Amino acid sequence: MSSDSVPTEPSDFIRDLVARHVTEQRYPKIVTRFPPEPNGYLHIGHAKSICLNFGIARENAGQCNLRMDDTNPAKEEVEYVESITTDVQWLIAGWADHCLGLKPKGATPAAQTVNGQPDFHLAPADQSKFQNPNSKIAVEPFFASDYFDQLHGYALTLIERGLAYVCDLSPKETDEYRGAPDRPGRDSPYRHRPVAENLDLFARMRAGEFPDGARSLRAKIDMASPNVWLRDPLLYRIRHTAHHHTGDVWCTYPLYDYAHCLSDYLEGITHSICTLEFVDHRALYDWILGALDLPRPLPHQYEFAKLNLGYTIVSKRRLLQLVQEKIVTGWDDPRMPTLSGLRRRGVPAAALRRFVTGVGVTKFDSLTDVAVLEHAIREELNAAAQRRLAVLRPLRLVLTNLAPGEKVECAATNDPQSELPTTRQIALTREVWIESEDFAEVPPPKFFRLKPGGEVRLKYACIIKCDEMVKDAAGHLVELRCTADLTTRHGQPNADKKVKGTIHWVSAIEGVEAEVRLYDRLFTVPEPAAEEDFLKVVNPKSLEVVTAKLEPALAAARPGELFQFERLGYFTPDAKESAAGRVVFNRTITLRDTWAK
RNA sequence: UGCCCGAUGGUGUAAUGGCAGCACAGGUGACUUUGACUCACCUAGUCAUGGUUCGAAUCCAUGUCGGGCAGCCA
Repeated sequence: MSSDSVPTEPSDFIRDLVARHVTEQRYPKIVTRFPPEPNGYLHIGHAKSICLNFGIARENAGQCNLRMDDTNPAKEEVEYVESITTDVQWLIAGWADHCLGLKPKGATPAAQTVNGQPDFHLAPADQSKFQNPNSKIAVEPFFASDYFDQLHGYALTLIERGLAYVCDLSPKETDEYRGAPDRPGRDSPYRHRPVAENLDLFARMRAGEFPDGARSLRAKIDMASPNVWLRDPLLYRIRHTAHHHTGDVWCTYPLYDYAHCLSDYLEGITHSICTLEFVDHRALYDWILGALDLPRPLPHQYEFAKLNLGYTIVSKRRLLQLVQEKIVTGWDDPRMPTLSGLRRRGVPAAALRRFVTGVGVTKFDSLTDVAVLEHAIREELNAAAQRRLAVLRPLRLVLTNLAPGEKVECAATNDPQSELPTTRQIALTREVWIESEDFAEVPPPKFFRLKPGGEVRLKYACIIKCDEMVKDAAGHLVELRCTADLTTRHGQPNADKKVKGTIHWVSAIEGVEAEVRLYDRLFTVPEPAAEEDFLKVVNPKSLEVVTAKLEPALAAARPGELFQFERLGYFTPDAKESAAGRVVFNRTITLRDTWAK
C-alpha cells in the first residue's frame, strides 16, 4: 500500500459521539484540545492523543487548541514548552495544520456579556492569518496560566456562594480527614468558616502572608462521597515559586481539576478528551462548571485508554530517569519513544499517524505489539525512501578478470515503488566490498548467497563466481577472489540468467566510509513498565556503531532524507551529529527478514 | 471488604438484536536483479452461568478475571 492510499477515516466510540453531536447541531463548531503539561518531552503515547484530538477537529471542520497545562510551576520549564510545540507541529504537518489552535502572543480571555451575564472567552483565533508566511503576527500556544486571573475570579464566586472555603489543615491532616476509598472522610474543622473570613484569608493567601502548605482553598462538596475526588478537593495551594510563564505574579496556584475544566470553558472547548485515569474526576469537572452558572455551553469530558506499547516505556517520569541516568544521550536519543527521538531516528510523522489509526480508540487497557508500529514505519518508508547500496560489515572481494583501473558503469534504480522509476550510475570495479554475512564457507541449508565455488548476482551488475578464499596466518577470511560474468549485465545477452541469490556491494575504489548507528529495542522484555526495576531490563545492545562502506552518492545525504540501504533496512542522516563531509547515519528499522526466522 | 471502568483469535480492533470481519503476528506457496515489496491460500476468537428473544458478541441478572481511584502531581 502506498502512502497516498491510507485507509478510510477512522471510527471509534468518541468519533461516533462527536458525529451525533454534529448531527444534532449541538455546537456551532467542534473544538478539542491537546493539553500537555510542559514537564517533559512528548512521546508516542501522546501521538495517540494528538491524532485523536486533531483528527476529530479535521474530520469535523473544527479546531484543536494546543494548550500548556501549566499549573505546577515546580515541574515546568520553557524548554518543554518549545519541544512540545515543535513536536506537535511536526506530527500534524500536512495533515491537520489548518486545525491547529494557536493565539496571538500574550492574548488572554476577553470580558464579554452573554445573555446579560458577565463572561470571559478566549475566542478561536483566525488560523488563516497565522498560516500566511508573510504574517507578522507572533503566535503561541494556549496556556492554562494565562487564565489565572479568571480562575481567581471564579474562586471568589465559589467562596461567595458558600461552595469553597479556606482550610488550615496541613497536607498530612488533609489526607487523614479524607478517609479511604472504603471509608468515608470527616469534615474539616474549617469547613464552616463564614464567607467573609474565607474571602479575607484567600486574599491573604494570594498576598503571600502564609508559607507553602499552610492553607488551601477547597471545594465544599461531600466528605462522605464514595468518589474520593468529591471529598472537598483542593482548588488552590500556596507555592512561593516563580512560574515559567507568569513569573512571580502568583504564589497561589490552582490544581488540575479546578483549572482544567475552566480552561476548557474559557477556550470554548466542546469535547475534552482525556485518558481513563480521569474517569473518577469527571464528576468534579462537571461539579465545578455547574457550580458557576456559566452562560455559554459547557464542555464535557470523555475518556479513552492510553497507549501501551510492547518493549517500550511510555511514562514521562521513567523517560526522564533514562535521560538523567545517562542510559540514553537525551530526550531525543533515537532509541527513545519520544516524538523527537522517533523523528531523529527517521520515523516519518505519517507513519506514526498510520500506526495510531491502526491501533484504534477504546476503553480497554491493552498492550499493543511493537510489530504494529514497525509495520506502519515500513509501509511508509517503503514508498518514501530512495534506494542506495551500502555495506555495514565489509568483506573484500576481488574480481580477478577486471583490470585494476577498470570501471563498469551500472544503472541502479532509485525508487522501484514509483510509477516512473529513476536511475543513477554506479561503477563496478575490480575490488568491491560485500556484506560479510553474504558469504558462508560452510553454508547452512537453503543458503542462497555466496559460497565457495558458488554463483551470486551483484545487484544491478552481473553474476560472479567465487573461485578462491584468501585467509590470513590466523586462518581468518580476509578476501574472496571471484570471476565476473559481464555478459549477465542488464542489456547483455545473458542478462536473464537466473541465480538464487542477489547481494549488495560497494566499489572499494569509489565507495566512501561513514559512521552508521544500528539501533535495537531499548528493553529486553515486552512489558518493561511492569518490572520491579525497569532499568534492569535495558537492552545492553540497543546501539551498535559500525563504520560502513557507502556508494559515493550517499556522501551528499542531508538530514531529512530517507534511504533504504538495499537488503539492510531504512536509514537517515542524523540531524544532530552529521556535518558537511561527515554524515552519520541512523538505522530507522531493518527490512522484514523472513530468512532470519 | 467502597466507587468507577473494562473483557471478541497470539496481539490490536469491527460488528450498535440478524452471515463473527479487518489489521498485525505466525504458516504455506507464487513472483522477484532487495530472502524486501506485491499476490494467493492457511491457522486462530465472542470470560462463565443463567435469563429475555424466532434470533444474543450485542439486552438483563449473577459470578469470574483485569484495570483505575485515597498528591497541596497532571
